[in-house]
Amino acid sequence: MKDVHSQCPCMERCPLNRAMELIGGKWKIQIICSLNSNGKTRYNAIKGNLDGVSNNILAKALKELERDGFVTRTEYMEVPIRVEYDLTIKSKRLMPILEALSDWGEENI
Amino acid sequence: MKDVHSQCPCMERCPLNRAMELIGGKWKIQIICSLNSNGKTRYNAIKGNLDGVSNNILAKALKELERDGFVTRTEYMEVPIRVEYDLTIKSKRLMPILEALSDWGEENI
DNA sequence: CGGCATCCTGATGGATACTG
DNA sequence: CAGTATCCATCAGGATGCCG
Repeated sequence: MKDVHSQCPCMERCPLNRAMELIGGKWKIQIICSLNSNGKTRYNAIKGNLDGVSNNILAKALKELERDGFVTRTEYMEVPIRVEYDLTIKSKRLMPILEALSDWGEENI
Repeated sequence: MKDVHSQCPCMERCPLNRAMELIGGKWKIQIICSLNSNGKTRYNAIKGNLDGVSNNILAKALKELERDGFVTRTEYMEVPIRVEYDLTIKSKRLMPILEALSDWGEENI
């Protein structure tokens, strides 16, 4: 029997669209890639790795990524305060897919 | 030798970010999924499959997808005119990755 | 039928300054 | 150090109507 989709399977809240929304922000992929390359990283270090991002935007993106379960935020009660971000398992499971997408991009763009 | 990326590998024009830009538009994934499910499809049929899209936006998205090599546009000189869109090989090679991302989304969102 | 022209609006992104 | 607060710019996305 043939595919019965006359409607796009991506209507409603399909997981693909949802995923795209979650990682689709301007800096989110960069943040995830940076954490993946460098491991646990402090706020200002992330900022240094992302050329041109402002505090406003970076903080907002990190907060969303944390809310959506992509990164963890750990606060160390030192003076001055130290905050480190890291990828969650969930993000790590995403990496091979992002790498596949990257490879696709290299060959097709 | 360990990874030397202190800078995020996604700076500059990395293929991953570029890919995300190309397929990141609000309707583009839906369009691609629809064409993948249904094959060669007419303009108005695509519009019917995408709930709530306006002509303006759909035409713009299709034009961009065509420009970026994701879809082909074939005009049949009939009256009234018939136009059909279809996926390119490039898009078809993208599908397994999108499906992987979709699977990831299903398990992780 | 398959669009394009026009105008509009909200969300996203950003610069700058300031604070616990 | 790691953010907020504020204000501003841009633009993707959308409603509507018209055209070849």
